[in-house]
Amino acid sequence: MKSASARAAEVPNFYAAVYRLVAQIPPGKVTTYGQIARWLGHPSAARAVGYALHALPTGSDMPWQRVINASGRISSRCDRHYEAIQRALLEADGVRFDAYGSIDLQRFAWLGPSALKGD
DNA sequence: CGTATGACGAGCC
DNA sequence: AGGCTCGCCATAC
Repeated sequence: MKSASARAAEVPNFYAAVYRLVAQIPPGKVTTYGQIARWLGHPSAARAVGYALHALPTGSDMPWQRVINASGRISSRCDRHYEAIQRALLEADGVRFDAYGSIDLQRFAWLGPSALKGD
């Protein structure tokens, strides 16, 4: 079985960085594509981050579900099917959605990797 | 090596 | 408030 980090080593450098970061997101917390891009040193590479997750295979051990857009909404694929799955996974993690189907980023946003917190 | 794409983001109408 | 357009960057072809 390949771990998330092992899989990350099989993809391009940037993707690997994205996956490595995503893999560190704890349950019950979420982050945005743009935020990940910032942590990676590319504040405007949000699209690339989304593209990286887009390349993830179905059934991977990567907690891709914890990555949402800056609006606190699920972007996922355009498929409503995957959107429902992602939402279910997040709710299972303890993340709550409001009546509009949005997540309160002020409350559930991940503080970021410990390596960047001065650990 | 140039063009097209994409699970984004911020700005504008 | 909600929808549309442009810009951003890194891959894929």
